[in-house]
Amino acid sequence: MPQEIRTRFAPSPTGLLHIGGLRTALYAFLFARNQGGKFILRIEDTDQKRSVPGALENIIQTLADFSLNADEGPYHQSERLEIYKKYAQELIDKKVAYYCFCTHTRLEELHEQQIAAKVPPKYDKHCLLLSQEDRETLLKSDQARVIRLNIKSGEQIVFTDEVHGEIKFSSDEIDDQVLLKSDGFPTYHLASVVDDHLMNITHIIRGDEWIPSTPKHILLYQAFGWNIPKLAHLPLLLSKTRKKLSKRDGDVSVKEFVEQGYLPDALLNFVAFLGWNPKTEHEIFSLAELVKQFSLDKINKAGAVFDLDKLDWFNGMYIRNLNAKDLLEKCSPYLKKAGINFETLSQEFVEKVLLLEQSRLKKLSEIGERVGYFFREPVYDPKLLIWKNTPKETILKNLNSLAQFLLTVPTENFKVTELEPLVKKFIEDSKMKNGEVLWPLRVALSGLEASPGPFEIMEAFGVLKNGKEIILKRITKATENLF
RNA sequence: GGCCCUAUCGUCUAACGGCUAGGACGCACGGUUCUCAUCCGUGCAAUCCGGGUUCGAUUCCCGGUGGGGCUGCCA
Repeated sequence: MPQEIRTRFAPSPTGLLHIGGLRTALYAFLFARNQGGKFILRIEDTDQKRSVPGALENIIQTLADFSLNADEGPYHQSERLEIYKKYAQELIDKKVAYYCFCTHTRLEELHEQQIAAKVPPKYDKHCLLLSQEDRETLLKSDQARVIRLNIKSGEQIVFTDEVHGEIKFSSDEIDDQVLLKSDGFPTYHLASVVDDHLMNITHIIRGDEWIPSTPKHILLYQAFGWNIPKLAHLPLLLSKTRKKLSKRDGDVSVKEFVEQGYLPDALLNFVAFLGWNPKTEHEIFSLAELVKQFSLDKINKAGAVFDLDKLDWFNGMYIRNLNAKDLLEKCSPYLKKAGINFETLSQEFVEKVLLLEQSRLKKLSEIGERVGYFFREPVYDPKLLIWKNTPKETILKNLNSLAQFLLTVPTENFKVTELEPLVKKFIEDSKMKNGEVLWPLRVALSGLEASPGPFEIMEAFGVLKNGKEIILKRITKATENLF
């Protein structure tokens, strides 16, 4: 039986899940699903100082909102301290790790000296060279201690990355990494290696920023005598300034994007294409389709700039694909936020209104300001009511005769398909021009320079009992504002 | 500074070593039209530089340069 593919997403709860983390999670999820394997969630909460309240909940909630549910976990490293201690002890016993009692002060001084001497900062193995006696004494004292990995010099460490190919390091460059901190917590390096092994992770999928510490991990696997999982380092997500995407670049937390009205499916689709693509000219993919298409060998090597314009395009596409019911559901919070009391109105009306603006939305959060005129009387800018250089008098006359005409049309006929031919015929028969009537009519209805067409607006209002009344009232009000 | 990763339009990217280097976003223009959006069409726009291998290099190799990451008892 072939080995089951197992991937993991291993965030640390130091803040809201950000967009780069989402992409890493997505790739790990896609690969596991594509291979019929398992996707595991592991919380790397080994740094008590940086742990942020609510971050854990946010990570779990966000993954759920994006349908990236884990098959196993979440495991919490903070609950596995005894395990790491045991393995750290094993390394001590095997003499590949050693106790270090150096104080922060000593370490800082050493660091400064090395910088001043222009040599790469590295621990000087001071405590490795302690006499047996001294070590025993210190061990029995209450002096703080850490466990460090003893890295031998002069060795080549080579590993094969699934996206970058072969990567080589010299052990001379590698510091004697702390594995177990003085507070008894493991560092990332120990904890992730131990857990990836214990949890039978077959593929480690993580960001490129981990490449430099991978040789340390390789050394640990070798020291334990464990198999090394396959490694896939993903190209970084970059800001417009080509730096690693971080909080400094504005909105990077997934939560903020969702709150702005980006749809999870759109965000996922967009982010999937940052560093990977299916080699077809198709760009709109559902999560299920991404699962089907995904493979590690299609991952790119170079970092990808996070481009909001393209995200907006994806989001617009997804918004346009929403049906009326979903559109209403997704827009509801934003309508409420805009103080629009839509719940007392007929659902048919509200849906029609939303459908009218659907093709104009890039983000759901824009909906409030877009549809406001349907729920509040417009305020007119007299100049806006004028079509090109048409005299005010003509506009007034046209609007008045149009109002008279609309009076004769039954509300049931307030449908674009019926109203438009009717009105256009009337305009023609009355020897008026389309623009001289329809432009001011549209402005009368919306109060806006740009809006859906007048027939569409009238159809929406036509759903209301007093819809025709509202229409006529607005036309009248507009004519009063002409002078 | 040291180490590592990396390099195709402004951005995301495609191109068994072989056609005028393709698509998408954005931008510009045009069509549909009463405006805007949608939709459709057109256009602008790229192989970082220098060597080498080869009949032929965006592709392979070397060097440079640019960009990025790491260099914590952070992850």
